[in-house]
Amino acid sequence: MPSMAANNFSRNTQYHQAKGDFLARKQKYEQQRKNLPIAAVERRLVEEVRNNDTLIIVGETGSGKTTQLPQYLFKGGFCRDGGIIGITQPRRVAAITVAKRVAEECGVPVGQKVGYAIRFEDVTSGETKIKYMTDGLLLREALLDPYLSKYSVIIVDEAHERTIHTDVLLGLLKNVQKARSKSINGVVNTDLNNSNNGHTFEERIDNQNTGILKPCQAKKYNPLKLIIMSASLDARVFSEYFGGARAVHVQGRQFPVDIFYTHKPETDCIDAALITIFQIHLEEGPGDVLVFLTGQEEIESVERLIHERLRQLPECSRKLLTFPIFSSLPLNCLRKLLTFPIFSSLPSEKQMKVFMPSPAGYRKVILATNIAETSVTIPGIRYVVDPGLVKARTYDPKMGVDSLIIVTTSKAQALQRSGRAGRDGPGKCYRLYQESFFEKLPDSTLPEIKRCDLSNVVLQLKALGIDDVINFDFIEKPDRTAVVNSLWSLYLLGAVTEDNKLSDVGHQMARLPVDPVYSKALIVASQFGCLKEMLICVAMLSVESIFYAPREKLEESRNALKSFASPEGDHLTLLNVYHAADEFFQKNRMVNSEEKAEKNLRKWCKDNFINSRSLKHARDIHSQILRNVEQMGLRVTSCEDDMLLLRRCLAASFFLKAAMKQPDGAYRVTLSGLIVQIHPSSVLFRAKPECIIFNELVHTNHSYVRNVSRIDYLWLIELAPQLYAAQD
DNA sequence: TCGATCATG
Repeated sequence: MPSMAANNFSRNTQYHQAKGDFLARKQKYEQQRKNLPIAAVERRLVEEVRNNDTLIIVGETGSGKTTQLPQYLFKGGFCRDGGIIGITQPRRVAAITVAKRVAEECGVPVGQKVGYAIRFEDVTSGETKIKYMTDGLLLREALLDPYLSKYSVIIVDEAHERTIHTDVLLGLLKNVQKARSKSINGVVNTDLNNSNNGHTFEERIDNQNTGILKPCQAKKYNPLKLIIMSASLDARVFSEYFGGARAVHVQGRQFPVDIFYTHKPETDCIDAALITIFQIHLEEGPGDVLVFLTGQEEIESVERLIHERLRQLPECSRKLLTFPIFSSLPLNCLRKLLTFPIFSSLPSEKQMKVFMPSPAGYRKVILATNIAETSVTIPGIRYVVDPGLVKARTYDPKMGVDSLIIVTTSKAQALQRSGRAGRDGPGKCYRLYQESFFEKLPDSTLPEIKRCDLSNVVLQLKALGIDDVINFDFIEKPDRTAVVNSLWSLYLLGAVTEDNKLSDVGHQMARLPVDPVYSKALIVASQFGCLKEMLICVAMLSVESIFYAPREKLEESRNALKSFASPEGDHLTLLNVYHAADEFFQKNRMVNSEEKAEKNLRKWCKDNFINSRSLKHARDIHSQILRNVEQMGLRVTSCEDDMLLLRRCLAASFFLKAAMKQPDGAYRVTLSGLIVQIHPSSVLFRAKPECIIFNELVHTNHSYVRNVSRIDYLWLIELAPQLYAAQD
């Protein structure tokens, strides 16, 4: 604390300076806001929203639509009846950063007039009128408030990305809007119930009536204004889906980007990328380079090759430059190149390095996955190298297999990538394929809803009162088999009844923010008396890989794992890790501050080859679902040391994914007949027990099962008789 | 003997 004597004067000056800063900042914001392309059409936009219940806004990058439109609508009186303006984003960081920016522009602290809400974090209050949130969170809100009654306007931003949440949300909002306008006009909806005697399961799901929300008579709602914002040039899909809704176009502000193609097809993408990187480095003007690669392994090998080739350059440029070393190099060194990898599983302090400005005379080369396409915006990029490939996830609903395969990008993706070169000035994009090849690319990427397991979506929709999921008015219909299979597994889990309605258990499951198999496991565990342990298992199974094994320290990481490993399998191993981490944290917490204890926990993770980001996430999920099950009135009891009981409970929960050992040591999945191997990262990789349950089936070089535990086949007959019968 | 793109509640 400064002494009182010196204080009077300095406090005054600080006060004046702070006030001056505030005014200057406010003026600066006003100037910036006025200069945005969208500012020129403010009045027209507000009029359009007033005159149309649904509006499509196509806004190019840099138009300012995300930050400005909600402010225009607030000013235009759309919150006057007490309603609020909700804006959804596909990603959490976007929701947070945009909310902070808008709050600053309004000169208010976040959480008052302007706020945001994401999982684990609600920074809103009774005063909040402009609320940014993730699309997944709004879907969750709909479960508690099916008419989304507190919103007068909902803006779905980045709709062109077509995340699974956005697609479900669009269908839902269409229903909500219809129901709310009917509640005003007083039209009564006759909701017919069908009988389904003598029909097969498949026929029954076909014969259901379309379930839309019943207009509520007791309470009148204001009509819901719906705004769909997209960056794709083609607004037709959205407009048609919303019954020919009006679409308006808002100009963006981007610098021009020159596109270059190769003359002939490239056979070796890595080599072509390397040649291009050096060509840019040696022949082009200043500016950083962004290279799109498919995965961690490719990034690491390109990084290695760049440094190798740097060493082969003539004397004056022959320096291997990684960040902290550059200061020792002579400043007149002509060829200065720094490489920075970025991908999602990279520890965040290493990710942050890409944002440091390149030191004078140096050129940054950023080697990125598609994380740099939308999630992360790096300033200073003038050159983009795009080999035109991406690692994409696909899902086989028949077999329940996830695969990650390298495929070509879509035209929209290529455009998005090249746009990354034109944010700070005119740029250049080098596509490592021929122009004729570009013409043949698909216009846009396959929406996520066509590429993943739908049991969660189906469960959510049913919980929202939409029973006929097959005929639900999706903007793009998911594959029929994917829906049917999800319904089938929900039926086997007891979430859906024989007549295809949500059961009581199903309603309970829908309240829990985890995958249906996991929410069922929590309910089963409460009956077995091991919910305390299952909460931990589910939290640990819900996050990315907990173990971190860098190639150069394989032996060490293997030894670290040994201290947690259980001979019964990965589930008990994960439980051991969680307990060990929690014990370490609680002991630390007694003598240290929360912050210090968190920091020590991160150190503990590093020493034990555990991914601290994943563990943190698991601990967050754990506390959230613990709260949830307590609210639901489930008894949280522990089975203490009775691991047999816990394993029986695992069998009773995960019976849909079981496999039997074959004479050759491979495994045969009981339901699909698929032949798989236990993943080498599993503690059971060598032990090879007769019968296992597992949580994940992924196909890379082989079909592998991950998160595996040893069980007794007889348990399946006993605990899942609907699927398993005694063999003679 | 494996390497996982990106997200979300």
